[in-house]
Amino acid sequence: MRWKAPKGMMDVLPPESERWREVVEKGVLLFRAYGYREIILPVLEYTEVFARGIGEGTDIVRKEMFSFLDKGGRSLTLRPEATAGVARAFVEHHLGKSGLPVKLYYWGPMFRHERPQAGRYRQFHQMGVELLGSPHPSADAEVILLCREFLIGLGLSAKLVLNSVGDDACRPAYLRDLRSFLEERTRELCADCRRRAEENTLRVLDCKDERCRDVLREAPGLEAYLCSGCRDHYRKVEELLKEAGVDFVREERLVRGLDYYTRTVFEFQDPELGAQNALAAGGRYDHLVEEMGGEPTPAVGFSIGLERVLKALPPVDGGERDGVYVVAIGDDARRKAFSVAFKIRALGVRCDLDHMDRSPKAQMREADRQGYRYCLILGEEELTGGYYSLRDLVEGTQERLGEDGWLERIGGLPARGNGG
RNA sequence: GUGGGGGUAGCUCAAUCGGCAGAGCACUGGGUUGUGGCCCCAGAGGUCGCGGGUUCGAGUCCCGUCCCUCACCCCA
Repeated sequence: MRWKAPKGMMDVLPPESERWREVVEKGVLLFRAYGYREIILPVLEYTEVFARGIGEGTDIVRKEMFSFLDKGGRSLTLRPEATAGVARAFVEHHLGKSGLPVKLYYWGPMFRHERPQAGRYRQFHQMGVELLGSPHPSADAEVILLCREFLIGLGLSAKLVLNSVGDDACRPAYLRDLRSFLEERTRELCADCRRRAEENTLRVLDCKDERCRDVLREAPGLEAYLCSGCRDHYRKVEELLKEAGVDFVREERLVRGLDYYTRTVFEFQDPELGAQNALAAGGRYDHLVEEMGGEPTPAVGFSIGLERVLKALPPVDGGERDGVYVVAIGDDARRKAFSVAFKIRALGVRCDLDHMDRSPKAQMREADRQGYRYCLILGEEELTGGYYSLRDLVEGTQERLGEDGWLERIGGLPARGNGG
C-alpha cells in the first residue's frame, strides 16, 4: 500500500460519515435550544495561547502539541482543545463588553501528538459549549445538564462523576500539604507518581496503581481543604442537579489534566469503552479569560469526544429505502433517462441512473444495492407506448405512469418504506 | 516515550513437519432478447507489509525494518 493517512488520523467513509452528520446536527439543535451560538475558530493558534491557557506543566503542552514555525519564525500549534481558543477570541473581540453571559458552541477537529489507541486519536473531533461570564452554580448545572441531555438524546447512558478542585483561595494550601505528604511517602509510590508529585501533583490522586492507592487513602483529602466559597458553590451545584433528578457520584479523585480548571470538574463515563472511557468532560475555569489578558471573567464549559460517542452508539441498522433509480434500456431511452433523472432530483427526491453501461438486470441490482425504493423503467416499450414503468422494490409491484403527471406522482411517493 | 498482540484477495480469516497460496462475504458476468433480492453456474481479484539471510525449495525458520492494534503515560 503506497499511501496511508497519517498515524492516528482517519478517513470517515460512508455510511459512518452519515452517522457523524446526524450526531453533529443533533448536538447543534440542542445547543441552540439552550441559547448557545456557534463560534468558528481557527484550527491553529499561536503556541503561547495554549502554553499560557492550558498550562506549561501539563502533558498536553509539554509533549502532545503539533507545533511548527511559520515563515516569520512564530510558533503555531494545531489546537489540542478548543477552550483556550474561545477565551482568546472572547478577549480579542471584547465579547464581554456587550453583555454577559456569552454562550458559545463549537465543533471540529483537535490534534494531540499521542500514541493512538482505542478511543484515542491524533486528530479527533469535539463538540462543546462555553458559558462565559457567570460565576453562579446554575451555570455549572446548566452545562452539565446540557451535556447529559445530549448523550441521553443519542440513547447513551453515561455515568456522571463530579468533583471540586478548589480555587486560588484554597488549592495552594492543599497542594502544599499533599506535596509534603508525598515527599514523606515517596518510597512507597510508583515511578510515575514520584514524577507526578513534582510536575502535576493533583494527578497523583488519579493513579491506578494499587500500592499508590493504598498510600493515597491516608493522604489529605481535597474536600476537607475547600474554602467556604468553593464548598458552598459545589453544594449548590449538587442541589441543582438533584433538583433536576440527575444521578451522579462525587469522585474525590477526579482531577483534570488542564491547569485552568477551578471548582467544578466533571466527566461522563461509559465503562464499556475501554481504557479511554470519558465520553465528555468539562468544568469551570474562572481565571482563563484573565490569563488571556481579558477582564476577570468566570466561565464553565464542556466538550464531547465525537469518536467516543460514535463508538458507544449501537451499530447502524440498514436504514429505510427511499428514492428512485432510473433504469434505461437502449440508447434512446438512456438519452431520455438522463433528463428524467434531473427532473426527479429537482423535486428533492434522491435519484440516480447507470453510468456503467450495464444491462437492465444489473441496473436493477444496483438500485437494490444502493437502497432505492423504486425503479423508474424506461425502455423501447415505454417510449413507443408513451408511459413509464414504476417498480416498487419493496412490494415487488409495478405500474404504468402516463406522460401526464408522472413527475407529480413521483414527487408524492412515500419517502419511506411501509413500516420498515 | 514504554510493554503485549498482529500484518496472507476489497473485507474477515485459514494454510499441518518448510513442498502447487485457499475459504466465506463483497465484486463482475451469465442462468431470463427488458426486471432487483433468494438460489445456481462462471469469472476477476495476491509484491503472503518491506529488505536481507538459511535452504533444492520460505507465507512458514533466522535477522533487521516499517506499519497496525491494545495497554501504560495522558486524555475527549
